[in-house]
Amino acid sequence: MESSEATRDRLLQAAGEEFACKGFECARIREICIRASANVAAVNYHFGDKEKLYIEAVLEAHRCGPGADEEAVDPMAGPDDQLRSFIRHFLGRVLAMQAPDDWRHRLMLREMLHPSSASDALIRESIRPRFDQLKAILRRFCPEAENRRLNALAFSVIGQCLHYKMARPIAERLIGTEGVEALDLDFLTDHIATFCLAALGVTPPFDAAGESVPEKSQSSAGS
Amino acid sequence: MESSEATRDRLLQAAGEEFACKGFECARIREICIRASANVAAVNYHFGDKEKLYIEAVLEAHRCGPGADEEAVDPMAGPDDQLRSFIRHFLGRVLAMQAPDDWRHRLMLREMLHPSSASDALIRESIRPRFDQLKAILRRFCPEAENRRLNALAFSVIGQCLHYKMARPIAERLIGTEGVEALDLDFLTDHIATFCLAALGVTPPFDAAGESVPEKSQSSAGS
DNA sequence: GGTGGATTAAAACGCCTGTTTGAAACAAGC
DNA sequence: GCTTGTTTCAAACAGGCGTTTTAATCCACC
Repeated sequence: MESSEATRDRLLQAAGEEFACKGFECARIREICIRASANVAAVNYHFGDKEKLYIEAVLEAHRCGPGADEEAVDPMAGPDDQLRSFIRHFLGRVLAMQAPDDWRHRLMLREMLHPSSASDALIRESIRPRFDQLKAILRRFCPEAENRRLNALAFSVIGQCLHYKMARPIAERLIGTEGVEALDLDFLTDHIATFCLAALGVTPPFDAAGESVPEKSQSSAGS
Repeated sequence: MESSEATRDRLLQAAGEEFACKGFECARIREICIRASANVAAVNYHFGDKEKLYIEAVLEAHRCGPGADEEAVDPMAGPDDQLRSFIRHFLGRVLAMQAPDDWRHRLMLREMLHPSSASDALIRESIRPRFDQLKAILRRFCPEAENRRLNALAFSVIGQCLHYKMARPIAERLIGTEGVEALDLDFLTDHIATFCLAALGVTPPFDAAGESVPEKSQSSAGS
């Protein structure tokens, strides 16, 4: 009875990795079973068919996904610190998706781009809470803004972060591998946070040197 | 001899549409041939195999793609007008990708996300010129900025625009179909342009109402 | 040791895929 | 009218796919 659960778990793990990097259509059941050291009939026995296995893999992915970093944003902090913190955690997850062991987030991202029947729970329990959290943070900057504006602001934040995951292959060809690697978590967090906070009038905008210097020391600058 | 070119063209068109909306792996040769009213053997006769057909379709897509809107950005205009113009045209193309007849841009986007052997010419002749154009515009705002900052700024602009294409399915589930439709070309162009220009210190930032009002009329505004 | 349900294993089943075949249809030159 | 080269067509091919079948194996319980 233990061993049955064991192969079921191994199948779930292998399926998650395979689905995450190849998608539902291109993932092969035989490959999943080889990874899991299981027989092809095992997926039918434990899950029924390929689609039910996929759904279980997505649910498993989002089961371990959320939670910890929900409280990463200090509710007592100021709105600018909250936004910075949100961007850092979101971007950290996005950049970490490159890691081969992080199939859960890659699978979730895949579900976001091509929602299937498995994405209802995903949206309800994982994506929407974060989206509402971001909107709540932005609401503190624009308490009187219409909802449409708040949606657009949220998408501006998310879009900038996700772009570094989506466009990585093309970015490497555009600015080179070393150019992409120069855009690490610390730099990008600061860049995007400053970009957004400047757009919201909290932080001074980028100057001619591409820096955002605090107001106080901007009285008389030579050169 | 004319009819041969005719079925070749029909195959190219049908293949473009099919590859654009299903990808290389999931597109079916038989479906392409049905669309093109051609026999399955025709693709082998005219192109050799599926991959060569795909490459030809990508090249065909980018052949008609670029050109006209390169000059859409007035070189004599101010940098803020140039950026606004760039965003409007880029966003216009992104949003127009939903249209079923615009398989060329969808196919190019697919190549951007998963570069194949067909994407060299695409990057060289279509993507890099636009990327350099955007960086040149941004350079006018930050003439002394390091290259890394300029890359990040460019990605901030592009990322915001592309997000509305990538995340449309999930956006519809988050804010509803009417919520997405409220984010039309005019609103988004103005939103993203204002967002970026405010971050660059050109335009006043979003205020509490989520608006970016010109400085002059911001002296005494009640409620 | 035998029994019965749960789990695994090998092989086969249709089905669909991209590709190829060999013949038919067509147009042009002489 | 025949040949020549090009283009189309229906049919078949080999291979991979998800799934199913059937038998073997395991393991707790009596």
